[in-house]
Amino acid sequence: MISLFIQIQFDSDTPIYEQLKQQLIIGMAQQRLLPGERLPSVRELASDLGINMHTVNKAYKQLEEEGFLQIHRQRGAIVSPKGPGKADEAYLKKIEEKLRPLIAEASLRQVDQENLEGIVRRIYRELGGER
Amino acid sequence: MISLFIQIQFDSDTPIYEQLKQQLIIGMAQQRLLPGERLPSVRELASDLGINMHTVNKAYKQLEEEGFLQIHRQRGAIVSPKGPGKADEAYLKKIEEKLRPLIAEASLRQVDQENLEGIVRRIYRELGGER
Amino acid sequence: MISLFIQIQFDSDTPIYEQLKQQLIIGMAQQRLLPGERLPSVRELASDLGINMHTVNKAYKQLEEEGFLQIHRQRGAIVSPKGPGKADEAYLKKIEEKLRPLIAEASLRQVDQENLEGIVRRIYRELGGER
Amino acid sequence: MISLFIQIQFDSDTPIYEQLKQQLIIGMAQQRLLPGERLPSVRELASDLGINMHTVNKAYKQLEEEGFLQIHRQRGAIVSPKGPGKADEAYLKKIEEKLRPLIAEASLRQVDQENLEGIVRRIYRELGGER
DNA sequence: GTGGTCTAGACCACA
DNA sequence: GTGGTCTAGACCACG
Repeated sequence: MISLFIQIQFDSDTPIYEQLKQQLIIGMAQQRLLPGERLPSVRELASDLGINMHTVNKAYKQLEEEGFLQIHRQRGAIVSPKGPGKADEAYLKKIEEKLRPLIAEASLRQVDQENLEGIVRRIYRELGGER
Repeated sequence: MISLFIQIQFDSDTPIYEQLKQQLIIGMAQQRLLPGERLPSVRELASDLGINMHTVNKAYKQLEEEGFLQIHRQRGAIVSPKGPGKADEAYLKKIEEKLRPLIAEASLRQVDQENLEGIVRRIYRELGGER
Repeated sequence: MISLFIQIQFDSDTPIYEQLKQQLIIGMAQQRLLPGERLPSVRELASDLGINMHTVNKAYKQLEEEGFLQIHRQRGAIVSPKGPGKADEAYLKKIEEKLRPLIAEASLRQVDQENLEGIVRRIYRELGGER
Repeated sequence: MISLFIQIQFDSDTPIYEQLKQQLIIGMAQQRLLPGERLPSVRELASDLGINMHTVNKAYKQLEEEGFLQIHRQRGAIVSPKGPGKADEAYLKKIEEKLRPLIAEASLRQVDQENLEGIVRRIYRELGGER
């Protein structure tokens, strides 16, 4: 049951479809969702999570666009066997642009490089450790 | 001239007020903006950047709420002399929640922990090196 | 009035959003729609064409994704000043895959290469000639 | 073995029955399938390609309607000895309607008339050259 | 006033 | 039974 580990925060300012995308990606990184594995149908997952079909559909479509999923008209969605593309220059640039303001604020709040790397290490460990 | 180092991307999907907040915070981290320093008036900055006054106002207001600025009726906005609060548990939690999906995607794209820490280190260096 | 030259066939088996995409692209090729030009808002065009806002939105979003448009939250959609990317190998491959079955049928129906090239020339001329 | 040259892409967004139709037509254009030649039974082709019988049946039925095949209760399907009808005005109109959006996009992507005619020529040559 | 998001419900093509 | 498409109507963020 995939919906067991997905938690939507309805009061968040992160859109529901975005939360869903993030948690599916986290599930893949944790290998709770394996390449080739079938995901619930849009209607099924929507019903399990108490959200609308179209919201799930939007998340699935975007994940397909980004190479994480394959969507087949009849068989539904499966985790892409090949995974998303390997990081390229553009992706690394994008990730840096996301990190910069986050780190700027952290450093003003006296979180130094060692602290932050500790957090990063913990997340990497946690992602690898759920299998 | 503060507006010299602020660059708004009008075609970004990050709201302008959010870009402005981020760049002001980056400016503080780089110590281009020093504690106690006076910021341009809402009207002036808006005009320099070619954006709406309301947008600058919103950014200033939120930065004040978060402890980065102080706004006085007469003197305008100044960089908070004490800086924002030191990171507490809630803040560290929040930062971790932001990092998790980002790192999950990165790891699926074969960016390993060393790569990512390299990027983090580079950003810390860059923030410290502009003074 | 952009909607003057757009004609939706409601009984077609080509989806409405796809017809809309195609006609907007044709409009750009004919230079009826110029780089930087503002398109009608999704609600306005939807109302003009007698279709739903979301259908127009889907067409706009996909055209943005493909580099034909830029969408700004407040200013609406404009024709991308730089245009879509120049044809690359992948695009030429795709176009060939679309042409092959079409040409196979045509040749069985005794449309020879000269006939077909005549049609192609006519379309090129027509696209260039509406300015 | 007809199924030797038919390749179904299960992850395509072109329906399987449509892919099948197209490849059979291409086979006829290449004269791999000759007028009067008997096609595999629905059951046999479905099994060879690993697809549903209904899907093959749909493709055969539509090809019959369009004049490419004849279906006899006993003998099964044969390639129409007379071929499909010669192109008439309506058909030429239809082909033009299919080409226009394709060419419009190509021209925006800086594929000029010569480039495109080169592709058309190549496909004609390839269709004629497989006999 | 603009697009972004979400919900609801419907019909259809596909296999 | 699956996703694809379309409609309708609503609230919100943004500037």
